[in-house]
Formats: sequence, structure tokens, C-alpha cells
Amino acid sequence: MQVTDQIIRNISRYTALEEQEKVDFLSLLSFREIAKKEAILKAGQPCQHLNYVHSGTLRAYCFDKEGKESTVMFAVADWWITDMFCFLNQKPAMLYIEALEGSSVFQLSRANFEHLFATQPSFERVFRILMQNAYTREQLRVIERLSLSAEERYDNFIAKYPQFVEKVPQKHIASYLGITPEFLSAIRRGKLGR
Amino acid sequence: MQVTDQIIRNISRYTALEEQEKVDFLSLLSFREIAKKEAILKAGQPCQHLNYVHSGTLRAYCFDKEGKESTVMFAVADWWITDMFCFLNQKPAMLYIEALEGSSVFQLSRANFEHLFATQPSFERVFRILMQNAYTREQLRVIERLSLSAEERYDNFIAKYPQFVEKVPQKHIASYLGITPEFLSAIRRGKLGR
DNA sequence: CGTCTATTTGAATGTACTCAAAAGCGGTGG
DNA sequence: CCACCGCTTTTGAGTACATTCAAATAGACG
Repeated sequence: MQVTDQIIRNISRYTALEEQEKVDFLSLLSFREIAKKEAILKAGQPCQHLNYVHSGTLRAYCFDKEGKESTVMFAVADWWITDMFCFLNQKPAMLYIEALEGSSVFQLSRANFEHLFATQPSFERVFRILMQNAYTREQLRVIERLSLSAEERYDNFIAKYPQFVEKVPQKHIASYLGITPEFLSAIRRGKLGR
Repeated sequence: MQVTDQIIRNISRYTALEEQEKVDFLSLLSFREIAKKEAILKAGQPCQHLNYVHSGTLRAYCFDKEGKESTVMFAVADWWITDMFCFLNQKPAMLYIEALEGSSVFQLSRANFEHLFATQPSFERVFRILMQNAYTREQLRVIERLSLSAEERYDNFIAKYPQFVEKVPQKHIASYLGITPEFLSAIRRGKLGR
């Protein structure tokens, strides 16, 4: 079993790929180990990579003008993560991405991302489906934010992402849900009393 | 000038397509006129179409368990709209989609959506890019919701979507921003007094 | 064990909501 | 043409949900 098996399974999930296509795809990646608390992207920097998480846990976040931190996404093994808007539009990053524990990623550079589509059109389908999934996931998040209470959003979160709950401090879950850590604590206290 | 010019320009925006590909694509669409207040999708129904708005204004919305309505998206001419999650996963719709004024759309059925990719792989790229754009748009919305005040979100909305502001009642903008119409009114009043 | 960070608690505060009613606006028919 | 009806927007008072701030407690890690 190879380290690359996992990412190959990921991209093969929704379409059949030739062996050569897989090999060529792998040649465009670089492998990177990330120490706990190390950042692979900081706001203001160019966002040059799309990252496939091979192991560990990463978190993307930003700061508002008062300095309050908001968690935009988490990624554990087999997830993709980047500041997609800035990656695609070649703008300075809005997000910080850092490891919550020792982690490793396969990185696809912006240039290789384009090169991939230019030379291997099968990958249009792979990423079309990844983008579809990402879109519908974010849209569901918008809908939940509009129509559910903080407590219901927390319940949904732990039901939908038990992998994250294991790995991520509560304060980051709070900032993902759009509430304060104190209030999330109060929600949890409430559950015990019933 | 043909009615189909607009949608052809839309799908040709990010990639070159052969004439025959365009013709074949058009053959998979059906044109539909929608009266003001008419729904093209209702929650609970199967979501069978991806809609390209040719003219008019549509709105997608849902209800929470207390019956409060939330606006998920607007679409004016040259936008695509559907309940994407349910369209892709063939689940009963969560959303209602209806016309805010007399409108017309080109509809691509779920079957033809798959047929398109099976027969014309160039369209993988077209939709990969549309999905990318949709994803980054929703992610930006999540970030704004997390890090901006209601007033800042309203300011951003009118700056980013002046086309919507012209066409859409304020109460729907409020429900898109996640606030009550009364509070949006108070925000606007505040602006005048300064 | 001691230090650092995360979580919990509680009191005071604020932002946004609910409810009710008035005012504004647009469309339609007499 | 304008009077009326229905819907949208505004206003204001009272309220609720979630925040801020400060401090105590609990956990994790070297």
C-alpha cells in the first residue's frame, strides 16, 4: 500500500481514470508535512495551492476588522482545502490555513491545476464533481444558518461531522457555527440539565 | 438575434465550444415562461431541472419549522438557479423557486444533464467553472455572515448586487441577509440620519 | 508539578427580534 | 381618474437571545 493510494481513490470516486492519467496526475503533486500549529497559508500571501489532506486536521479561518476570528472550514484526511476564491482568482489570500495537529497534504499548484485540465480533460469531471459537492455543502450551511437556532446548528454539526468533533477544540466549533465559545458552553450545559 | 444567443454566450464564456456542441446543447433544453408569483419548484417535489434565467427575476426560499421564510438565492437574467443539492442527489426539493415578475427560463432536465456529460465532455469544463463560481460565492457569503454586522452585510449586498436591489422587495433582501424586515428598515433609517 | 490553553460560570449589556399599529405605495376596477 | 384594497415598509415599545468581560476551574503537555 502506497501513500498515494488514498488520493487516487479520492479522485477515482466519481469517474474511471486510466492508469496513465493517475500517474500523470501524481507527478503534478508535491507532498508536504505540516507541524502542529504550522500555517500553510496566511492572509495576504498569494494562494498557490489546492491541498488534499492525507493525514491530520487543518482549519481555515479569517479575522474581521475587530480582530474576531471566524472558522471557515475544517479538513481531515481525504478532504480538499484551500482559499478557493483566492486560489482561482489569483488574489492575495483572505484566509489562514493551519494544522491543528501534525498533518500531511498533497499540494497541487495553481499552474499545475490549469496544466492538468489542458492536458487531461478527464479531470474536468473530477473537479466538476468536487466543486458541486463543495457548493452544495456551503449552500446547506447558509440555509442552516438562516433557519436553525444555534443549538440546532450545533446538534447538526456533531451529527454530520463527528470526525471534526473528536479533533477540534470547542472554541473553533463555536467560531464555525457563528457563536461565542461561552455561548456554546451554555448550550452544552443546557443539554445536561435535561 | 436569437433568444438562444444569451445562454450560448453564457456557456461559451470560459471555454471554446464547437458549433455542433452548441446546437446539441440547445436541443437538450426546453424553454418555459413563468408568470409573476408562479412557482417552478415546490418543496417536497422532485427537483428535475437546472434553470438558466433568460429574463425576469426568480427567488429560491425555504421555511423553517416555525414557518419563518428564508431566501436562499435570487436569480436575474443570465443566472442559473435550482435546488442544487436535491437536483444532484435526486431528493425531494427543500426549496421553493418562484418568479418575482414575469420571467422565462431554459430548463435542463436531470437526465439531459447526465446525457450532456456522457456525450459531450467539453461541458464538464463549462459546469466545473459554473460550480466553482457558485461555490466561492456561497463561501464568501458564509464568511460575511460570520464576520460582518447586519449593516455591513446590507451595504455589501447593495454594492455587489444592484440588479437585485432594483427588482426585489426589501423583505426578501432582509430574509436573504438573515435579519427581519423591521430591522432592515431600522438600518436604512439609521443611514439617513447620518 | 507548573504553565499554558481551553472550558465553564455568572452578571451586565447589546443587538436583533416580536408584536402591534400606522403610513406608504401600487395596482385595479368602478 | 381616483378611490379603495392589499401588500410592503416604517415606527416604537417591550423582550429574548447571544455577547462581552472577568474570574474560576479544568485539562493537556512538557
